[in-house]
Amino acid sequence: MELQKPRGTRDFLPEEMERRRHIENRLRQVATRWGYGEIKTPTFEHIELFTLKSGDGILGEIYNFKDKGDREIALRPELTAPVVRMYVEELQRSPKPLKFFYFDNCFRYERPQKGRFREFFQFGVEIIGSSRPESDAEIIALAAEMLKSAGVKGDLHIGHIGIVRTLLKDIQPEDQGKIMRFVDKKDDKGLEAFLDQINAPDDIRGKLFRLIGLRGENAMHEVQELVGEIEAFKQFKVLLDLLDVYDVEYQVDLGIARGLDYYTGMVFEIYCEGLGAQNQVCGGGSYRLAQLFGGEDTQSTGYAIGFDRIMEICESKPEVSKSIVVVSFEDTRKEAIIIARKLRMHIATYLDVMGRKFKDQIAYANTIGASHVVIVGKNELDAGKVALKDMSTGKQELLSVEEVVDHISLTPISH
RNA sequence: GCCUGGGUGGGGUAGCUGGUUAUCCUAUGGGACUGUGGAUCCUACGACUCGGGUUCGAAUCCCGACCCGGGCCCCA
Repeated sequence: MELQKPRGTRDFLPEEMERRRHIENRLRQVATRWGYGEIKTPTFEHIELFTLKSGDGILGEIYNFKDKGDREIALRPELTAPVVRMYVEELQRSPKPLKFFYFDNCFRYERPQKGRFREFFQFGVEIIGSSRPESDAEIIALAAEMLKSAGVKGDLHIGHIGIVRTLLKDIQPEDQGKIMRFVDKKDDKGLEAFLDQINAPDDIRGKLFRLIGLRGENAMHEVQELVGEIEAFKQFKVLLDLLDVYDVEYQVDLGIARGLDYYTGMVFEIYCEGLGAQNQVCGGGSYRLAQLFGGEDTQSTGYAIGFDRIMEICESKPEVSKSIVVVSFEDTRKEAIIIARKLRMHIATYLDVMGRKFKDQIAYANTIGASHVVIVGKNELDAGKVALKDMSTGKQELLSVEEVVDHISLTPISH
């Protein structure tokens, strides 16, 4: 094999593309019905956009290069930063909230694995201009709705960074960030060692460990005991109430931290079975990034769905669609083209381009699984008609082109 | 970056205790059948991932690279 695709990339054949489009359209439809508008940002951006957001640590996982004008360019590794950049650059004075969705490819230089590629696809949603519990709830409910529409069942875990941060308010901000990273990794030992190192008060330390271990039903009571009626707690409670109204199933999980500093409030992740180590299909939360990119401080909430991962586990298949093969003879090829043109206004229509004989054209119709064959022969044309043959029953009748269209659109597919 | 399993025509495989021309199935093109499909037969096409080593001789044994799968790290 002389040439092959770069590592971690994929070719999608028609059958696979049909499945992908089918799911993509469902997600699109949900987003549209919830009032979100589709946007598209460039495939590449200035590299600072991503280092500003995520730190220099991500450089090792980014596809970057210098262009001919000596600019440092990066293929986007995710889409939240570009969306916020777009907002700061041209939409700061637009009516709030802004509600966007996107579906695009992203690039990361990582070791490929199940559910992990170097070029992968994200379907994401952002609300810009609000991070009230109402928008947080809408975002989570929308995420749940999207996965449902794709036929994917997942476990939704919701946490709140604001609550954990309030507990740590007497600790240096940089140290807080480090603590959150240990929490995100669920690295209790590392966290303990770090708390020793910065001489964290015993009382904070004990509360922190209890807090990040909280899960499920009684978690909220214990949170209240640990931190009291603080603002973040009240907001979180409103959010959870609203989610009940949305009829969304969730689990409180204060151990979710999502590592990065710009997450400020609610954070959530959705996990699925059957994906091996890459079991997270969706992640998001409320954040503040606009200021970092030179805009006014703005609250936002959003998430991204790992499209390739849901494709891996979703069962849903597009319906088999009807198709026609127009079969002709040496002396009726031109008439066949004219008839095919008419049929193509209504249904997928194939025409022989291999110079095949009559019989082989029908055999071809059979191998591609066409539901019908339209026979254009001299006998039929003399009567001003064509013959429509149903490939599954083998039955054949003489019809005009218009009748063929009617006939096919009215008949369900037989198997 | 680390650990681990694996790479034989387009797909699926046999061979892999080294030894003629690498097996079989399937798919694809052409033909036998000149206006009716799935069958049959003929025919064509087509592979040992790459590089090095051991050997008289390597698909087979050894080493490295590349790629794929699984796990770790990471996961914005």
